[in-house]
Amino acid sequence: MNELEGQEYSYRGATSEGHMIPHRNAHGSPQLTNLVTHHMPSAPGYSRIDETQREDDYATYRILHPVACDPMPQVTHYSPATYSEYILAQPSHYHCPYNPWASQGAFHHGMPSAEMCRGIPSIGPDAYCLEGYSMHQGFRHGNHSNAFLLSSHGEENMGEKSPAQTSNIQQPVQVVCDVDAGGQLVMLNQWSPGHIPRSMMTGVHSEFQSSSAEDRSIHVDVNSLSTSEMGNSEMTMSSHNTSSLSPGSQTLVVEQEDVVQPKGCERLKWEKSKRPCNCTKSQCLKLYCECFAYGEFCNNCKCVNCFNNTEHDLERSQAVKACLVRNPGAFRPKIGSRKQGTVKGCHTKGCNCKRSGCLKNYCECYEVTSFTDDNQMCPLASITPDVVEATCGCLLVQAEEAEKEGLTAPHAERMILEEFGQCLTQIVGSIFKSTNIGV
DNA sequence: GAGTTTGAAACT
DNA sequence: CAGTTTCAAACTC
Repeated sequence: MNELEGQEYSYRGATSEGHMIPHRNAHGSPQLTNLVTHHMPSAPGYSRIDETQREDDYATYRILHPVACDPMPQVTHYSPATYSEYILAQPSHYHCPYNPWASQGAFHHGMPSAEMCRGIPSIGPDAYCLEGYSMHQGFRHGNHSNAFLLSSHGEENMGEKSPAQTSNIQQPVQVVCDVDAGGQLVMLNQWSPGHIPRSMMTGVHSEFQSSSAEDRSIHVDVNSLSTSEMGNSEMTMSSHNTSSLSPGSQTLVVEQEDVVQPKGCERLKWEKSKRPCNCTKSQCLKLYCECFAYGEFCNNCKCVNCFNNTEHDLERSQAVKACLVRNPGAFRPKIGSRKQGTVKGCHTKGCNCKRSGCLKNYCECYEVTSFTDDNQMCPLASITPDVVEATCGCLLVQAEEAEKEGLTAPHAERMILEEFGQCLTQIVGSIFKSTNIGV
């Protein structure tokens, strides 16, 4: 039994900052877990003792099953980190594959999680960022925020640690997840910019307001999926870091809802039609600025007196905050794709067109319609509810077979994951076929 | 390219 | 919350 088992922590949370405060441990020195989940019942090993947020903003967590080396790494296993690791952790860049608000695509380790949270417009203000060393509440003192941030810290920053910990903690890994807002995940420092899975890219500005499920993500350990099963370059990148990631941390998370919904069309539209802004008075720090609204830095724009760049991080951060104060959903996509299996965007807000009759590009609804028509079919539209249902059925069959055969849990999981890999291969193949991608 | 129109964002 | 102003993109000439 790990000495951390049963350890209780409190979360001292202000609006933008917070820390995990261990009540005590066997050696009198605080130790911190690197995973705390909030409203995440599917994360074994940790439980929040007091599910309701208390008035003093403390929440207590208990580590139930600290990590042991698992021959079958799972996403739900995370290794503990010592307090000294926290103290010794030096600022380092965490690459964020597609977070538009990360400066030059990177977070600083020392960056408050709330800042990271704020920096991820699509996650929005409803998100909580939780991390083992410091857990920061998001923007709202609500009870429904289900985003969390997982982290394990780099070996290079480690101080004292047990051999078991050494074997588990190898490389910084952070994940920001907004389960509440649709299961969006941001994985930090998982891959180099050239190794970003397309499946994640497409969900950057996806619609997530319709989400209400607490945890609809399918967690897939890419270690368990062979390259051949992945079958395409988007996936093979996962093996890129196989040797450097801790067990359980190298995880490809496939969001069930993402699979269902053809998300990202608005984002694709933006990227496709990306053009320099011409802002002159807003300093590109208002939502008038498309770059800003999409969480992009101005790049090669024709704007004047632009503050939407890395040199003005502070101003930009304040502007983002101001926007979120005015409208917590300010950075959420205006166009979503709620209708499963369809391509047409769903205007989550609704336009207020009067004179244009929604027939000019002034109207965002019209813009999206034009975009989708021009681009024929969003690849993810191939993933219909039927496909998802069929996939889930296959996985259930595998689970049942494993149960019948009396296989161990790791073995059963492997079977299911292998099946999932095969399903993904078929789905991707189908998408390629239907969209002529790569043909 | 300048001027006008338009609707979203911001402000009061 | 409604009305007004500001803003930048879309549009017209």
